[in-house]
Amino acid sequence: MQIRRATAGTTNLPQSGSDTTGFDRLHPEIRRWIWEQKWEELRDVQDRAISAVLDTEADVLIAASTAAGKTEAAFLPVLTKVADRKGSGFSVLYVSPLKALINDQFRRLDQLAERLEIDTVRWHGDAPQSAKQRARRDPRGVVLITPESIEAMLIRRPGDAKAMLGSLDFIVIDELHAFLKGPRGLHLASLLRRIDALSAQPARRIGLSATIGDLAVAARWLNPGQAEDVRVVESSADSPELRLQVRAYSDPEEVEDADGLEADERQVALDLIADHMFSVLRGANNLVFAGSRKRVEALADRLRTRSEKVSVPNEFYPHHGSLSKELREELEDRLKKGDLPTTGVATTTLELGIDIGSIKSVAQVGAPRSLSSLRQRLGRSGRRRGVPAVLRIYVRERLLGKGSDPVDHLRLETVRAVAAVRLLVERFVEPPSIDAAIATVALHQTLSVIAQEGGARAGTLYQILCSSGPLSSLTKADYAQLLRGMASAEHRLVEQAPDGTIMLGEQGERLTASRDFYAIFSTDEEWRLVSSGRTLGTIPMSNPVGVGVVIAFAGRRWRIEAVDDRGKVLEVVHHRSGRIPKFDNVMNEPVHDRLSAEMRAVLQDMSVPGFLDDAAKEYLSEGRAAFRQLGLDAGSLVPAGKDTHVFTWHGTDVNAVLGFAFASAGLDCAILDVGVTVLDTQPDVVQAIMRQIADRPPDIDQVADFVENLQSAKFDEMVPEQLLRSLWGRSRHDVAERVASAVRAVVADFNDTTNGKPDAPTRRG
DNA sequence: GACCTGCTGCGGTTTG
Repeated sequence: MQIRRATAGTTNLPQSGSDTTGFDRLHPEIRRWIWEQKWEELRDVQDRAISAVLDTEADVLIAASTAAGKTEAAFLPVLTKVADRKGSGFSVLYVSPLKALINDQFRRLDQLAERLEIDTVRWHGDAPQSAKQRARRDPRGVVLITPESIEAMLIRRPGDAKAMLGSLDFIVIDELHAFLKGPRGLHLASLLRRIDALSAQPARRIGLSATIGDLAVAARWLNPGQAEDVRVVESSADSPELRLQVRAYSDPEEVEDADGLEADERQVALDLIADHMFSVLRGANNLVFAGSRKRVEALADRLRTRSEKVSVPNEFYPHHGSLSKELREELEDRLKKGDLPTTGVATTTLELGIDIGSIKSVAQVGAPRSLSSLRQRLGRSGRRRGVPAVLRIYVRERLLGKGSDPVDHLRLETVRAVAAVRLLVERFVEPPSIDAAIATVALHQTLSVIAQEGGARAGTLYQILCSSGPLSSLTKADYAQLLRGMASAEHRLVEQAPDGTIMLGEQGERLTASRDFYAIFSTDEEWRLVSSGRTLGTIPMSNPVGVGVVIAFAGRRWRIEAVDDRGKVLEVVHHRSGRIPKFDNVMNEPVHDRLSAEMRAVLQDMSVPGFLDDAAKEYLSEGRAAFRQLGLDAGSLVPAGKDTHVFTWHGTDVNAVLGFAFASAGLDCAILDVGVTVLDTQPDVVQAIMRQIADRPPDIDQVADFVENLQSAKFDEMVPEQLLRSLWGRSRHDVAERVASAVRAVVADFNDTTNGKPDAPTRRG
């Protein structure tokens, strides 16, 4: 067996010593292990990662698709480096967003590490206690951990934490893209800073990421101080051939619940979609992404029913966050084993890196709203060389009638599907969006540091948490405001000793002592569904429950036999009918500016893509006709009954801020994917107000006064409202600029149109 | 904002 150098792609790394390959430089025991694996060669990313880790002292960012062997790319050189390390304390901290991923990686890593006599320990809530205890007594080697378990380690046993984490050589962060947005990423960034503070020499960081739009953002996350020093190893592998189809279906116009269970007489679009999936997906392994938990249940139920009708074994199983771990693992194992044809119908739960074997095709219901998500899903199919990736997008449009809203005539679902495919081909991916959770994370981490240290001075807290990194957008004045709020009689989270030391207050003690403290996100209370002693999953408390109520869940139908109010348990048995429980949220995933703009380009264009089925072609041409008929090629305002649509062709961020600008002028708005709807207002009034906005763009801090639901993150209710409002405005300065330019573009259209139309509205503000 | 994601230590019980 010979190991050759992989075909070199472009690289931004200095070449190492002339002829030595990455392979030659690995620890002898690792080379032997690679031979035994019968690998023919190291992948390009692996080869380059080896030299980045072994030849430099820099942080390293490895960006490649799911199947490119990123974990090995990081661990082969990292283990080579730490193999002969002596002394106590872990040498490698591997952080993952998922327990399931830790278990996967542990299985892959453990035997290799054992060969090198390197200890490996899983450290998360479901990992065996005994192994953790052993590692606590004698910490060495690699620890695989979640952010929440790091949090617990730091505040429960600060002394042990220093002994365990105070002399790390490497911190490896898996699925780094999952930490680039949202509170959990801010939380982890703060924890890593605090780990650095435990040691004389901060550990080198290695980030493993999916292919993402802006690698500079990931590099900055990895090393906020010197992002330019981060070595970037990006996969140069070509993406596989893509076979693609967009299929369109129509709902009967007045359908009440397009995602409900099958009704007897009338076929809604989802029934027709299920028919098609049933006919093309059986016999192989596939993934179907349905968007919401309700739609997952609706589709899994339809597919199982179809199997029963023609007496064939069911191959379709649901997978989402409310299903029990047991049921989810059954499906994952079935997909991984690959001996029975299986289609997983999922929300986003099957997007991340857990190993599910080879997948023939990917389908999704509803036009994509995010390119990063679409790419991630596509990466699940066609992973073997020479095998094309197969993607089917099923869109639903309404049957139009006399009273239909003009927006429905634009066929925006079909248009968005076409726009998304065009951006996919262009390789566009959304950059991570703004963070709304800085104040919540600062509050949480303040309590955590005080619990860890027993007490701290305000200046020290600010230094530890905010002096650089993602929380540094908080000024000293902001932080003082936060602390004052925490110390207030209302919250009593902290109190100040006479010498100035800040300590936990009564509520702070209570909060940090609870098991619920470790995670930066919260979950609502839910009913647990149990059938014959087996947990099926959970549904929100908001669902009406009672003995005799029949529900559809986990791909089957159930009757509630008993309700345990105290234990929050619903005892259920199989039943033939039922309805799908509510999963609360009704809002949509936000759309990026670029996708909205591309939708307009699709409507203006004349070409008809070959990947559309006949129905989708028809809808596209209807949408284009409506676009011209509504005058959208030259204007932006469309009356709809008592309301007026304003087409900005910008994304959700911009439209939301524009909505608040209208609110500040006293008008109510609904937010669309490509604009806003001003309620109970005629176009001439809207036009006048838009001219005002264009003349004097509203100050974002003034607009912020009209935001109502400012509290969105876990501890926001304990953050002074004034601080939340100020942060909201500050994080949206660039959005405000985009709103101003969108408004100017709309107003320019008025002027063009006005020139040609003598009867145009004359009213001005 | 769709959808996700996480959890200590101790006391009690069961089992070998």
